Amino acid sequence: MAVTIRDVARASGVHVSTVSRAFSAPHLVNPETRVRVLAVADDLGYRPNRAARALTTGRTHNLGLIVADIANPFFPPLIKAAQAQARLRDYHVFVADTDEDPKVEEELIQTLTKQVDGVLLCSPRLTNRTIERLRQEVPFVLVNRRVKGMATVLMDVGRGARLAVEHLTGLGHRRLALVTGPSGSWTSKEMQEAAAAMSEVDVAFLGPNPPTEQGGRAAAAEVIASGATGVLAYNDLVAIGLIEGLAERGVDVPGDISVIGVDDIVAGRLGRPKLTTIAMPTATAGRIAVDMLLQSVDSEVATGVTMLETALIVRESTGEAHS
Amino acid sequence: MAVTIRDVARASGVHVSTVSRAFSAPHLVNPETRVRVLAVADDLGYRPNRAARALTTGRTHNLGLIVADIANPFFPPLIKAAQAQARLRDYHVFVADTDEDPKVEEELIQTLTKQVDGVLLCSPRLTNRTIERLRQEVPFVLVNRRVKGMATVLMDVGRGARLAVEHLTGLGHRRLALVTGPSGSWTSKEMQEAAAAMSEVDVAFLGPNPPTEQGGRAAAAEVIASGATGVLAYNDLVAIGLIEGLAERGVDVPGDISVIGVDDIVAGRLGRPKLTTIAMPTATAGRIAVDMLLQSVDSEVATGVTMLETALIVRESTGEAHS
DNA sequence: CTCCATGCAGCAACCGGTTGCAAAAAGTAT
DNA sequence: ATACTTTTTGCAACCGGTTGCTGCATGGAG
Repeated sequence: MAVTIRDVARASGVHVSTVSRAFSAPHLVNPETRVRVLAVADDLGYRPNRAARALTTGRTHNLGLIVADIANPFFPPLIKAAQAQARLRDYHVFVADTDEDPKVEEELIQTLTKQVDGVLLCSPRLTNRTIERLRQEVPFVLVNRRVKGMATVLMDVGRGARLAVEHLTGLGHRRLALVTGPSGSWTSKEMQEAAAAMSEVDVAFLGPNPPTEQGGRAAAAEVIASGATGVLAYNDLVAIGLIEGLAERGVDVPGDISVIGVDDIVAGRLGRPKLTTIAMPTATAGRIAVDMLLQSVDSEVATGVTMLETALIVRESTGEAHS
Repeated sequence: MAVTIRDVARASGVHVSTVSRAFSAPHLVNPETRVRVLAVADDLGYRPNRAARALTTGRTHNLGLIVADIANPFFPPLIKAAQAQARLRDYHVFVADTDEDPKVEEELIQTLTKQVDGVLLCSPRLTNRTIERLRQEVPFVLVNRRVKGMATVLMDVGRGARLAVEHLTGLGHRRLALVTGPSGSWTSKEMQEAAAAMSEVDVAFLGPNPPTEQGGRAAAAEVIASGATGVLAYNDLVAIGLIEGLAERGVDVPGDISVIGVDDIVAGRLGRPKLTTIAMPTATAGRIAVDMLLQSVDSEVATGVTMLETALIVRESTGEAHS
C-alpha cells in the first residue's frame, strides 16, 4: 500500500536509519546521500507517517481545540485563526464541540490526550478542580477562563462591561440589567463582578441563560419586569434574541430600552438596529493561544496570562434614556 | 509517564496480548480474566493509545474535514454536525481551513491522509483531475461538488436557483443578474447552468467574485450597470455585501432591486432588509457525509450521490418590479 | 607513518499496541 | 483412562518510524 521508509531505503540503497535522518536530522547525513535519498523519496511519493513518528518521539504534532459550540459565531474566527497558526508550525488540529456539556468536555479531553501535544480549551464549562486534574495528562491553554497557575488567554470583558455601563449611564439610564450567560462561564462571572463593583449604579442580574438567540428571546419578559432601560447581554446572540423578544412585546430598541451585546459577531453588524457591542479580538486570541500552547509544549512549563483588550463599539441599539 | 498496556499486563499478571484482547476482542478472553484486567486498567487509568493502535490496524479512527473558510457562516453548522456524528461513531475530526486556496487544500490532504481514515471535502476548489488523483490515497466524500464515481453529498442548488428565478419573474422582474462565486465552485456553476437553462429569462452573469461580503459590495456597481432589477447572489454573505454596496450608491433593496441569497445564514435572518434566500440543509449534509464516509471506509467502496432538498425562503429583500 | 578526532552510515532496540500461531488448559466423548 | 475438541493464554513478529551506539573511512596533527 503506502510507501514506507523501508521502501525508500531499499530503492536508494541505504539503511532505513539513514533515510530517517535524511528527513529529521539532515546534518547527520552526507549532503550527497541526502539529496539522493530525498530524490528517491520524492520519486516514490513517500510521506512520513506522523503517527508512527509520534510513537517514538512523543510528539504527535497535533493539537486539540475544544469549544462549547462551533455554531456560535463567536468561535469560528478563533478556530480559523488557531488552525492557521497551527498549520504555520506544521501542526494539525482536532476540533471538537461539547454542546455546552461539561461531561462531554471531559470525555473529549480524555480521549484526545494521547493524540495531541496540547489542548486549547475555549470557554470551558468544567470545574476548576477537574481542569487542574486533567492538566496532569496534557498541556493546556485556556481561553476565556481563569485558573490560577495555568496558561491563559483572556479578553478583558470586565473592562468592556465597565465601558458598557458607563456608556449606558452616560446616556441617562439609571436602572440597568445584566442578562447573564451559562453558570460555568468565566466571562459571565467577570461581567457580573465588574458591574457589581460599580457601586453608583443599580443593576439587576438576570440569569443564567443559554448563550443563544433563544436564551435572549426568553429573557425579554424578565428584562421588562425588571424595569431596566439599559441592558448588557452576555453576548450578541443573546442581545439579538432579546431585541426580538422585546419587539414581540412592543418594546422598541433603542427607543424604550438600550441593549449592548458582546463579541461583535457579523450578524450584529447587519442587524436592525445595528448592535452596540463589546468587540472581542477572537482571531488574535486563537493565534496567541496556539503560540502559547506550542511554547509550553516545548518548555514543559505552561504558565502566563495574556490579557487582550476589548473595545466598545457604539452603533444603533443604544440611545438616550427618556423619562 | 503514561500508563501502557504492559503496565496493565504486569499489574494483572497476564500477558500484554491478553490485555489487548480484553479491550479489542473481548470474546477471545475468559470473562473472569477480562473483568480483572479491565478493573486493573481502570485502576491505573489506562487508556489505549489510538495512534499506536492505528499503526497495526490501519484504522486511525480520525477523519479529516476540509473547508474553504471556517469563518464563512455556511460551514460551522456543517462542521458541528459532522463532528457530532463522528463522535457518535467514536471518531475524532481534524478541521482545516484552506483559505479558498487549492494549493493549500492539496497540501493539507497530503499531510492528513496518513492520519485519517477518510476525508470530507467541502466545497473544494481543486480540479477534478487532482481530486481523482488524491482519491487513490484516501477515501473521500465530497460535499457541494460533483465528480463522477465519487461519494457525494449535494444540495439541490440548481432547483433552488430555478425557484429563485421564478420568484423574481413572478414579481415582474425581466432583467436578472446572477452574481457568481469563485471559479472552482460547483455550486456557482450549478446555479449558472440552472439559470441559463431557463430560456425565457434574460440573466446576466457577473463574476467570478470572492464568496464574501466584500465580494458582494464590490459587485454593486456592476449590478447597477447591468440594468438588472432582480439579483441572485452566490450566497448570503455576497447578498448582504451587495445590498450594502447598493445602499451606498443610493439604490434601495427591495425598492429598486430585489436580491436573493443562498445558505440562510443567521446574519441574513437578522439583516435589514431580512434576506430572501435559498436555505441549505448544511447540518444534515454534514451528518450524512460522515455516515457515507465511514461506510466507505469499511466497505472499501466509495460511491453514491445524496441529493438534499433546498427551499426558497421569502423574506424582505425581494419585491415587485416597478416597470 | 602512526594516532586520533571527525563525519557518516549501519545495527538493533524501542515506542504501544495487534494478531497469527502454537501451547496449555479445560471440557467431552468414547 | 484416552483421544479429541474447544477455550484461553502466551509467544513473537510486526506496524513505521527514531535514536544511542558501534564501526568504518577519511583527514589532519604530530
